[in-house]
Amino acid sequence: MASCRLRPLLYHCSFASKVCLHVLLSPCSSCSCPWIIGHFERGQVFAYGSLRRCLGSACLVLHLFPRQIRHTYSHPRTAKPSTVKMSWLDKARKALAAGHVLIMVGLCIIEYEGRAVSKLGEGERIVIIKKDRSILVHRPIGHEPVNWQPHRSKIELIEENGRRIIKASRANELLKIVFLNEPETYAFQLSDDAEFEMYASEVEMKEAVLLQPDLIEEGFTPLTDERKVGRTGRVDIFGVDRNGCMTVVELKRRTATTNDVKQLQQYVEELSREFGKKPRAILAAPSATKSAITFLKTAKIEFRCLTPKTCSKIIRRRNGLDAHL
Amino acid sequence: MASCRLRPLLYHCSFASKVCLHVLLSPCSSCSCPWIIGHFERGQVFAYGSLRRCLGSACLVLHLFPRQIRHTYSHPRTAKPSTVKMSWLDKARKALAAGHVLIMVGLCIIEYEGRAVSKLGEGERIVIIKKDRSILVHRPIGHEPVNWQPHRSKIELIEENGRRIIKASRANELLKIVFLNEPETYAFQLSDDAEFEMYASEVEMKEAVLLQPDLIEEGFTPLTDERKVGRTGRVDIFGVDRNGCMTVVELKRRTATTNDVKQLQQYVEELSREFGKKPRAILAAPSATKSAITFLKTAKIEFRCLTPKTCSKIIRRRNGLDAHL
DNA sequence: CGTGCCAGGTGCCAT
DNA sequence: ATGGCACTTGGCACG
Repeated sequence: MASCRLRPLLYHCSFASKVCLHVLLSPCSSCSCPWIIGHFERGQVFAYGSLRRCLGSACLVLHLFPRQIRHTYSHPRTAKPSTVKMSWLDKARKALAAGHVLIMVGLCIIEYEGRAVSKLGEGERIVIIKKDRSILVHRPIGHEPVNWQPHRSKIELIEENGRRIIKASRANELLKIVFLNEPETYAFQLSDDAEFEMYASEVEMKEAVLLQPDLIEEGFTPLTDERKVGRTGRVDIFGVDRNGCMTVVELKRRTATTNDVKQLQQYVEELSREFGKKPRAILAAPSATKSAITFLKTAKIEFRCLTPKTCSKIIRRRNGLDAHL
Repeated sequence: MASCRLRPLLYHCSFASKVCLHVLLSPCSSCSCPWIIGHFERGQVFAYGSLRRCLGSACLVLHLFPRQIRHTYSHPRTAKPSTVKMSWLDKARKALAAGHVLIMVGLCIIEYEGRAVSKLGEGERIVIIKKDRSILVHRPIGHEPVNWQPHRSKIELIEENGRRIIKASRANELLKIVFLNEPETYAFQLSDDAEFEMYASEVEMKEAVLLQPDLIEEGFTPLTDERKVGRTGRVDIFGVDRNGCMTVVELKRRTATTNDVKQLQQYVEELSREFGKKPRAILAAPSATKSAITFLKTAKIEFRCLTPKTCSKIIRRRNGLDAHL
């Protein structure tokens, strides 16, 4: 732990530079701005957040912690300096400012007003505020949040007549959570840089067809993917069949519906106008609803059974082959 | 706290009967089945879960807690009997069986295989298992879960070579979370019976138009709502205009797109075939995209600006009036 | 149960 | 910013 005078060099802080050491900066006692997160690099301290506001007083106490050891958690409130009893407001603000993820559990009422309006009376819920200032309200049942606000919303924490209030707002959208008692509050410094890999998506289906066009039909040759049709809309794959006939392919990773068929039919009509000749149209999907099948017949659109998993396997087999060669 | 011998009357447990008092049942020490939840009624104990497995040994220790006082939280691990040090597995299983909401935070890897396949390497995440056995995995950023499983999935908790594993499965869908260390684990008994009220939805828009049809046009008279068109599809409101001309109205609570126009156009064509006469078509929405507007013109479909909020206000004003009369 | 369609849809990527 | 579209879409309502 060290104590130092922070000089205006703090103005040189760069939001783009990589954080190599997390630093919690507590303002001098006469200043009310929250703790902020910064980093330490080549002997200089770079800080983010609202530090400029307290540069007037200039004297800050600086506590240096090495970046928290992975896999161990400690609540900021139990972290130093915990000798001072902090209010919920201070704890929560500090945690947010430090980029921690906040979890609060307690009795609350919730109001939302934005594109729609919603109200939710007294009940016990879980509220999560993430580092990116997205916020979630979860009831004890149901896998979807009952209310939420996406990232970069403005988070305000208020304490008023014993009620802890969270306001999360962005353009024309306001979410207000009023805790009737002090909620159980936890903060976590979470580090998660792993890449999320998703297979068997529609993108992979397209990749597989481009790699191995006979998934659609013997002799099919893709020319472009994502060809625009008309002013709006686009087909997934545009190509020619073994006879050189223009062929459009629409891919669906799920059961095809009448709507999918109608949309493809629209594209066929627009392309007919554009080329003066009707293209072949193939809908490739794992299955189709009954009514979709009847529509396929009347619209003279062909169907090819193709599952996302098959496509995914082909991609991965190919990748394995590439790696092996 | 009481200790008792449970006789085979436990076989009479009914899954339908209402829980009036939560009872935590710990098995005799020789039995490995998890704690289970039951209820106490007219002097008899009814139990759910896997109790039958341990009826052979028959001797159980019964701890009675009154249902937790609202607004106060205590982690089950700190609740009696905490004199016995419990493993993560026991704590988590007990909490789940008792219908608590479990929150776990820790370093984990995640695999999902079902309709799609996903993998997520090492990282620190928040895992929530709710009473309805829905499960969520949240990364420190992004307001949507990275992985999930809806309610009524089968939750398995496993401890294996120091790794805590959660498997959440339902038909053809498996989510596997492997904690590389013991995660921070919290359990909450949450009570939330409030009704979620949502205003300014498309349903309210329709109600408002039915109540006050001149929102669409002076002299418009709705005949039915949700009329079927063709074998599939339906228009929101079907009626006649001041001249008795058949008129269909499509409502959108958000900016109308070309697709919306095309769909309405489809309905017009099908209704034309059905009636041998072209109906008027009106798209009512708060706004429309540029290309939607050009499509509206070519398709000779009319546009009426109507916002969900306006409709909501009308409904609420009307309701207020009704209450007043 | 299948089918259709709304959702405060959300998110991604294109122009 | 606007627009088009996929999504482990989820969810409800209706035949």
